[in-house]
Amino acid sequence: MTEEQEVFLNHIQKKGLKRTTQRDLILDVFLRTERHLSNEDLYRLVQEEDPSVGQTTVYRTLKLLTEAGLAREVRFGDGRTHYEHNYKHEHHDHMICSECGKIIEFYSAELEALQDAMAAKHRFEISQHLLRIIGVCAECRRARKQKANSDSGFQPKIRSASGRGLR
Amino acid sequence: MTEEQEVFLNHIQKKGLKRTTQRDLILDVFLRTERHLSNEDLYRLVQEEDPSVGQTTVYRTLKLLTEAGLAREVRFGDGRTHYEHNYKHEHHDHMICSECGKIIEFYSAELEALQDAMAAKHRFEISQHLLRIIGVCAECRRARKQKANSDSGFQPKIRSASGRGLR
DNA sequence: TTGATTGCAAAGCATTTGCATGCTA
DNA sequence: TAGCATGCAAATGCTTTGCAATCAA
Repeated sequence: MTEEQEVFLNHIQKKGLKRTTQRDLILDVFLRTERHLSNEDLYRLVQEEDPSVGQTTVYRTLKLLTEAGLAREVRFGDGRTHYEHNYKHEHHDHMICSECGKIIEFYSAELEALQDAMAAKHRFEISQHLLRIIGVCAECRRARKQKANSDSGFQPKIRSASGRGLR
Repeated sequence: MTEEQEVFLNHIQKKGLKRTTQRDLILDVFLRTERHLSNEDLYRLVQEEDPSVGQTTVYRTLKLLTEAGLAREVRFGDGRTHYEHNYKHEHHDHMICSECGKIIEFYSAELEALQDAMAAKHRFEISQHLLRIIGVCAECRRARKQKANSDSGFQPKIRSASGRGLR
């Protein structure tokens, strides 16, 4: 039993809820996947191991994992909620490439300190914060230079499939 | 004709679009309202002056205003898009009180500089960024202390009416 | 046994789109 | 007059909820 599983069980029991095979499986798949997952991403992965699990259960379980402190909700502005590991993972922020959708995680202690300072100035008690930088990553800038023609408009691709873009 | 109206007309003409009474009215109401507005907020205000204007038109016009650089989209995580003035308004970030929903605007040149530095480090070209700090404002902290009892759970109230909370 | 859990279908919401009608340029 | 704009209704897409059947404690 991993530490994370214990945290989860603890949370479950504290709330008078029950342990189920679905929840175990969803947690397991989530923990094994070291990247940002949308609800549907996780749902698909879970389906591969047990096609009988419903999407609603994944929604509900991700909510539980978040409450338990194992997952963290991240919104990249594409209209859906993403989740990432949160247990014993250092806090970090994101840079999102609007051309290829790549997500760069970064951390800056100075940034954190400054935010704390700004909050203190307003006597504001921080419970969480979100910093999201949108732009163009190194690779896409290079590719762009190589082309140096093509007048294609701004076409964000965070949602690679349907391409509804940033919201 | 205000400067903003000129900017808008300019944008409209550049795109080969047409000036309409609806667009004029929507821009006018938007400019007169110095606070964050959701689409529906603006729609309601516009309705007061001309009930025949449709919500779709407000959606479409806000998009135009954003393109023209007059408005800026802001997402507070409550599931809907808010807009604020952007023309000749200095960039700023937001602290959101999860108890009363108050929004504090702040600006820190150091913070901006640090973000630029982080981006440069990753050879990332910033097109926009979003910093949102969630927590409890000074007033609510005071109120909380005075109570010092009540074990009410975390109940964000950004959306004052339905109380669906942060998303 | 009892109340929580599950999966499905239906409902909710914010936002977008199709389309016939109405208006600018 | 041509084509953009409008408003309505319908469609989208993500997420939540109602509910009957199922399952854990």
